[in-house]
Order: sequence, then C-alpha cells, then structure tokens
Amino acid sequence: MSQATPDQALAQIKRLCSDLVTEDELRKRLEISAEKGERLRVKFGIDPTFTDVHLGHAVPIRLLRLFQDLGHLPILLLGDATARLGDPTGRNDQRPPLTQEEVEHNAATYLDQIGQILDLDPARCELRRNSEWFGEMDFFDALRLLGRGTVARLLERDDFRKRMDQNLPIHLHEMMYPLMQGWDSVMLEADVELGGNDQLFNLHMGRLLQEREGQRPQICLTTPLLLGTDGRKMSKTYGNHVPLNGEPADVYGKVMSLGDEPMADWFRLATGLEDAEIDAILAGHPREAKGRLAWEVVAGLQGAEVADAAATAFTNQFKHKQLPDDIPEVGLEQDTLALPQLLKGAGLCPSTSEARRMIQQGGVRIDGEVEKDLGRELSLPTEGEGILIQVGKRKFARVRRG
RNA sequence: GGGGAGAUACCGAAGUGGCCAAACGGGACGGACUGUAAAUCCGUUGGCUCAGCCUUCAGAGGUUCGAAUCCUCUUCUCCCCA
Repeated sequence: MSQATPDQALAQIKRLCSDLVTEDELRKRLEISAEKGERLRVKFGIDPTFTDVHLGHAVPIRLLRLFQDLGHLPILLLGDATARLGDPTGRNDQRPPLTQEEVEHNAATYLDQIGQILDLDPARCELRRNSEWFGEMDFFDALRLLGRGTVARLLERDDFRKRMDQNLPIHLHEMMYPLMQGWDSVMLEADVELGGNDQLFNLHMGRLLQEREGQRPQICLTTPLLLGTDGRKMSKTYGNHVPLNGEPADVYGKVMSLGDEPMADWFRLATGLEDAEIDAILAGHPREAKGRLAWEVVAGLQGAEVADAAATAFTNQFKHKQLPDDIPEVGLEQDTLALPQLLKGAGLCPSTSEARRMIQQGGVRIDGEVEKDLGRELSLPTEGEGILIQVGKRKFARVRRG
C-alpha cells in the first residue's frame, strides 16, 4: 500500500478524470480499502481490434498506472470475445470481425505497448480475457443478457444517438457491446472501471448489471480525450495519432507539430509531471515548452536516452537544417532515369504525378541543390554513397544503381 | 410487404446532359516566413511516356454526337407505413 491518504489519492485520481460516478462512493471505497488493507479491483478493458495503441489510449492506462502506484490492483481485460464480433466504436462503420489468430496477434502487440506504461507483473496486475465467460455462454444466456437492456436506453448512448441523427446504420449486434462490457464487470467483480470519455454509457451499464446481480456497483471513471495533432479527436483513421510503438524521432516530431494551445492538456494527460512543474514550463517560451513536452513523451515510452537522441536529431535537422543521421539507401536497376521516375522509384513520392508537383513547387533537392527541371535525367553511380535526394523537409534517400 | 430518400475524390459536402478530373470546407503535402513539423500567408491535392493522353462520381448494362448528371437492373444505407 502506498503512503497516500485516501484524500490525497482521490485528488490525484480526479486530476486525470473527466467523469466520476460517484466521487462519494470512490472516497468511501478508498477509505475502506486503506483501513482493511484491501486492494481495489480496477478494471480497464481494451478490444484488440487493431495493432497500434496511441497516446490517446494511453490516458486511461496512465490512470490505471496511478491506481497501481497507489497500491490497488489493475485488471487489464482483453476483449478478445468482443473483438471477434467487430468493433462498432470510433468510426461509424463497423469493423470486420477478426479471426482468433488476428485477435491473438493484436493482443500480444497491445501488451507490449501497454507494458511501456503499466507494470504487467502478475503480482501487481491481473490479466483477463472475456472469452473466459463469453466462450461458455450459450444462445439462451445471451438472450437473457440482451433482455437486460432496452432499445430506448441504448439509444441514449451518444454514439448511437449521433448515428440515428445522421441516418447511419446501427447493427443489432452493436447493442450487445454495452451489455457485454457490463457483464465483464460482473464477472470481474470490479470496484472501479476506467474508460475514455466516450465510454461513460458502457461503464454505467456495468453498474446496472452488477446491482442486479447483487454486487456493489462499480465506480465509473472516464478520462478526458487527448486531441490529435490536428485538434480533432485522436484516431488512427485521421492519421493524427502518436503511436506508442512509433519511431522515437517520429513521435518526437509529431509532438512538435502540435499547436501551442493543446500543450497544457498534453502535459497533464501524456506526461508524468506535476501541475506546478507544468505551469512553470508553460510560463516559459512556447518553443522550449514544446520541446520539453516532446522529450517527456518519448522518455515516458522509451527512456531518457532515447529521448535525448530524438531531441538532438530534431534540433539538428530542423533548426540547423542538417541532414539526419540515418538516410535510407535505395538501389535502382536503371542506369539513368528521369527525375520524377527516380523519386517514385526511390519511394519518396507515391506517383510520378506527385513527384512532378514536388519538383515544380521547389520541394526537391539533389545533393543539396533545389532542382526544378522536370526533364532532368540522372545517371546513377554504382559505387559510393549515391545521389542524395531530398523531398520536402522530411524525406531523404541516397540512390544508386543496385 | 408497400411508399419515399440516398450512395460523389483521404473525409465532409456541391454538382442534376456538354464550360467536370468535378465548386467549397477539413485534412494532407510543398513553398515563404518563423519560435518548431506552432501561427500566418501562398500554392498543390486521380494516374501517365504530362502544353497531350488515360481511368474515375456504389456495380452492371442502355439512351445520346456527348452522362457524375437521363433510363433499366443489381448491391448497400436511411426514413415513413404495414
């Protein structure tokens, strides 16, 4: 058990919270836990429907970590059963159902990434899968569970409501999700369930079902949404996410491409810094603050050394306009070829049309010199480092024959 | 089972016989500037052997000199009624 008093713990938890149902219940349960020396069972579920976990997903995981540090028991629930049905959240389209193999693969990848934040030691964390109980359920059990919900109640859910308004499809099995998620809480006898901002409804369902089963209803905690680099909700579909397993340089760069306004949120939700320190940083120069933010994010995932290296590389490349250290080398089969073809062949542009645009807009450099001639023919050297080609500020390659 | 509405490029959304490779907004990309891959401004945003050509507006046919636009069938979605 940690040294924090229940009140201190509550304050730390609330700092990362958007909704808390209810604060009184949580306080009481923290007090009882402290008295009896019992760990609270804190559930967080994640459906292994795709492979990348991003910084937005990390917010509830950080909160889970906080509970762990406060001496409670995180229960990481892999929704392998729910994942196999397809995931209705996020986008308005349902995701295709996955095979068991895909689910297993995703689950393994998830654990790797989550392990960067949470201590997965079995003594400190319970790892469960909801196929444990859903795998055993027969159709009649399922119907009984479905009977616990009503259409009107389900339509209260924001996501469903919106789709109704936009005349978008809602599939029948999607109605199962809140119920399944709620049933997970029953089976796990959760004291607390965490989730993103959009999960509040599903979390409530857990309370409801637990009450009906004669359990103490869980406390629902949602974390604020971390916005993506473009200010919209962070999502892989928008391409505005920062993947937890991304290249350090890429993660660092993505954080640097953030606007100034969202920095405060990012500091609070994506780093482990204290409020006072964050305020001090934000009071300084925005450029320095963002650099610190990027450093903290990378360091939090990969450690201080990696973060230092990423910071140095970034400064060199963008402030001092130096070449990056690791420029990919590409070998092409032709002796000579026109510039647009070369850019495409080297993988610097997806099409020759795109390549031509880049050239015309002055975004292409050959050995450091801007080249605007579309018809420029280049002969590739067979030896040595090759021709240095640069497209925009971020794409580099050394090209030679091979 | 009946009636109605709809499917447009990465996303949202115009267009309803030629002036449409398709307005506009977002995103993305390039350039300038800078405090950074911030902000702002300018530009680009189907492909190609690129002043020309080729393939796109859910899919398949058809009408027409000419179709994203009209007709038929198919697939999918939404609404109303039963």
